[in-house]
Amino acid sequence: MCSDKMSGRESRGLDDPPNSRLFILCQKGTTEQEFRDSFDQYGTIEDIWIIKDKRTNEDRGIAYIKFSKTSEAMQAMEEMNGKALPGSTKGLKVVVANSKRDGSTRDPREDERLVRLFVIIPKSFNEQNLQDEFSKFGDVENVTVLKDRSSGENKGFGYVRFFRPIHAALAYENCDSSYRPKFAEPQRSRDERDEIENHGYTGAGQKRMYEEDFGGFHGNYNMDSTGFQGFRPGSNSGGPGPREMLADYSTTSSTSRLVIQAPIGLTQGYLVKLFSLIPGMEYCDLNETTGIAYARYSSPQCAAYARDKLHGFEYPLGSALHVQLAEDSARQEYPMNVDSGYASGYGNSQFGNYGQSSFGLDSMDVRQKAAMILEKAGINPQNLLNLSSASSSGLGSVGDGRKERVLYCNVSLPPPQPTVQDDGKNLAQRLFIVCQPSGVSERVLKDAFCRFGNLIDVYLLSGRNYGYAKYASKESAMKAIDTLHGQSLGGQKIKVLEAEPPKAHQGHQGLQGDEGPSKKQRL
DNA sequence: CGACGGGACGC
DNA sequence: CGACGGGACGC
Repeated sequence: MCSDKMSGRESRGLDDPPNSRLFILCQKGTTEQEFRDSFDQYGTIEDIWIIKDKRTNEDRGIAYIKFSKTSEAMQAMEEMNGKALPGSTKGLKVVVANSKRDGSTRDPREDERLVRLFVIIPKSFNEQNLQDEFSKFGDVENVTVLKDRSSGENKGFGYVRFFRPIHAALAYENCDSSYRPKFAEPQRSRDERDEIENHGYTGAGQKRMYEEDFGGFHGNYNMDSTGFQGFRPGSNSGGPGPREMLADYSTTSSTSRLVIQAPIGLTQGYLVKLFSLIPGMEYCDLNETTGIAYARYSSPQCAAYARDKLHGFEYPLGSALHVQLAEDSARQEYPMNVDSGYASGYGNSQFGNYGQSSFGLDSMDVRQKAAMILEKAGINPQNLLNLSSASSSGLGSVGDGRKERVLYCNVSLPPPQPTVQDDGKNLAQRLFIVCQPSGVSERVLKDAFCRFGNLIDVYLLSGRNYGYAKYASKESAMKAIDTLHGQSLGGQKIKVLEAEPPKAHQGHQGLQGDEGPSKKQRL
């Protein structure tokens, strides 16, 4: 966001590639040639600069050496730090130079920045796969595969920590480009994250929860600036005040976390809006594949209050939020088996009847506000879910008894089927999907396309109305075309065609190694 | 022991 | 017409 590239004023080479410039403390009077004689064995030196006092021209015993590659700089640093140049008695101090923008502040996490990579990985990877892939570059201290908290599904990226900077640099330069390696920002402490929240700014360029995709309904909404902007966790943004909560919920629970089962079609952004109605919300994360979300409040009282106000909230019509207090040691109380391998596993009738009759008048207040937020955002449940066509032909099973009506589609679909793991070798058919006029949420897509069996993955390109479905069986893919082409999903007309072969050789090819391009890879 | 110059004529 | 993704660690 604020990189050298965008300032236009600073040269773009100083920290490109990352960590390729060294900062050196040395004996005063050391010449550029003396540095060159000792450092050029490690690689291509692009620049040597010896600092002198601007006024007195006095040597300050400081130098910068810029290498063309990160690994060259790391090798030089590891070998030259602490060593004395020929004819000198003073040991050099050799560290990675800060960017000009960061100035001279010494970062205690400096070493952390040199040994840890952030990488994009296949969904099929586990920790062992990741470690095996990167151990070829050096000794790996540990790896992390990020997973969805509720489903345990690999989120598609991870961290690799090496013992030595040189090994991290070699991995950065030589790993397959599909890993898109970056040197990881050191993880922030809880206090630092809170500080960022309060100031609404992050120097690391990370998106804040409240700024994330509010377009989950993909075109059928208008960004709402009335109901949400300016909200901060813990503030009183229209919900009942903290006093009321403390009065009513002082002794009711011991957990601050909630487990939420959201109806299909409801996205992260809107769920955050809804649960932000209750003061004290700290986070609210939805897995749009499973519909399971976790929220945390600043106190058990707030959490209990949120549960009572939003449990059973019915919007759009025909589906309801299911909200429970999360007991950390009580996974069996979750509303469904979150470890199942099903992309969906439920349709439109998984909820009991959480009618509003069982709630008091004060709970109506929050619900009305919640409904207003969604309405002001331009959500049209009729359009989204095709309720009119669904209800006119009757919900529930039809015809042969194998197919069922779902709220988001205009035709009956087979029941959900398990998806299959992407092992990099099982791709049998790719489909090209176009949604018109705009996109459809990933959750709706997965729920629809998994119903023909053997679905590996389905996605739209980010910000686009087209994408791909990958099947491990050609027959399943053809059934998807037969049933879904020309139909309507989430209010959008969709085209489903056999995909052309990919333009470029790209992306992860799995773990099969060196057997060369196969027929399947060209699908 | 601790921090930022000079050069560039290239889309 | 519409053709090749993904991105940050929380309990």
